Amino acid sequence: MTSDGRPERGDGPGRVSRPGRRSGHTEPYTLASLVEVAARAFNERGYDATSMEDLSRAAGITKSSFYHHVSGKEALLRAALDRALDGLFGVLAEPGAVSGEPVDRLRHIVRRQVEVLVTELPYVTLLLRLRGNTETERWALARRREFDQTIAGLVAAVRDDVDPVVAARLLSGTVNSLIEWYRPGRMPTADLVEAVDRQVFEGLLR
Amino acid sequence: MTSDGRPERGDGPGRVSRPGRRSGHTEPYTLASLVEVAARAFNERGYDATSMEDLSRAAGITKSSFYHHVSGKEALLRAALDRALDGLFGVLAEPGAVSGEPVDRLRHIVRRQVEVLVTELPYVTLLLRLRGNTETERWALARRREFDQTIAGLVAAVRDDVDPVVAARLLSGTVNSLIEWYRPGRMPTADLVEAVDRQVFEGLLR
DNA sequence: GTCTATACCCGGATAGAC
DNA sequence: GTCTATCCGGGTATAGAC
Repeated sequence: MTSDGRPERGDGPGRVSRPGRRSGHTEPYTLASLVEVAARAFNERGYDATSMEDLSRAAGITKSSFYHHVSGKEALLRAALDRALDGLFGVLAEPGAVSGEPVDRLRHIVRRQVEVLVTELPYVTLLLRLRGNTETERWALARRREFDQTIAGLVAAVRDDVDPVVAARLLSGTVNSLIEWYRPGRMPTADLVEAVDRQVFEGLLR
Repeated sequence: MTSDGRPERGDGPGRVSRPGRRSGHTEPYTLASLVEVAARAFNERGYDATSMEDLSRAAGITKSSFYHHVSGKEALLRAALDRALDGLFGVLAEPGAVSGEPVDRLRHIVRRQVEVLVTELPYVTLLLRLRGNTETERWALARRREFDQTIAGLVAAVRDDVDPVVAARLLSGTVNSLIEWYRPGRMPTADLVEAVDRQVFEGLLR
């Protein structure tokens, strides 16, 4: 996953000029890098509470310069949500998610979903906090519901003695809740995957 | 819980004059009723995206009149958060939560917490979505962390083979996630309590 | 207690020089 | 590509008449 190679900087304020490679042309700001800055800021203070001034300062340029690279605030949101949804739907398309026993497919998705939440944390966090105020947000929420319905279908195939819709929502709630506290580097992703797997499938009692 | 008797209206826009009771004095808007209106609106569109104009219109009066009853937007938020926290901490003070085997205490808290989430849904929802932008928000988040730590302590007493902090967070995530989809009246609270209990303690696999 | 009118500020976005 | 300056709408909050 993480198909396209992206900068992977922390978040430094200064501009980013390419190493050496030819002279005369600097390539300071890619859209992707600005989206990354924006996504982090949106998550920290909330989308509405984050001003374009905040974003431009975080990127190290003025508001006007920032607008030279980005068409507007909502475009940044859309790009971030796109990335999150691509990651999630990518999981559903994986071999382990499309064939096999329902239990195994569900397990595969849950484990891989955790990994995507970790690698795409800022983008998925944004997705999971949407309220649906604008057309862009509603579009993203609709796609997210699609994803959730796939999960619900699998849960229904695994257990028929509980309300599959409710069970699926609690399952998603458990997995998705990690965006509220997990921060990269605090614990190995593998350990996190294991913890979620056990909690979801075995519960708290042995 | 739900100690104080509150109006319990749906949300009607018109003013609320008291039944008969004396003549000459109407008591249109209590703080509590306005907080309820505000909490619902905050949850629908987000705190920052909700204007005082929105709130006053939802209450059926103009913005200026609204200010006659409320000191400001943040005061509304604070009142709502207060109510949510009172509900949650009330659970921790119940007999079933303070004595007995750790497992039983934990189970009691989880089940009662679900009930509080349902009865105080708009207020708790607000609490669980805070970003910590203002002093009020940071105060509420601090109290919420207190609550979570109590849970973590109990989880640690129940299982020592998993990271109790992680397990407690996943547990809270599962329980709290219901604010994202549960709406009063859709299913009996008792069924919801049962579903959460089973998912949390037994997991998806029988 | 409710209204109209308004002060004041801040946010998104644009103009146009360099 | 970056800047300073500015427009303009909308937000919180207040003044003051009724």
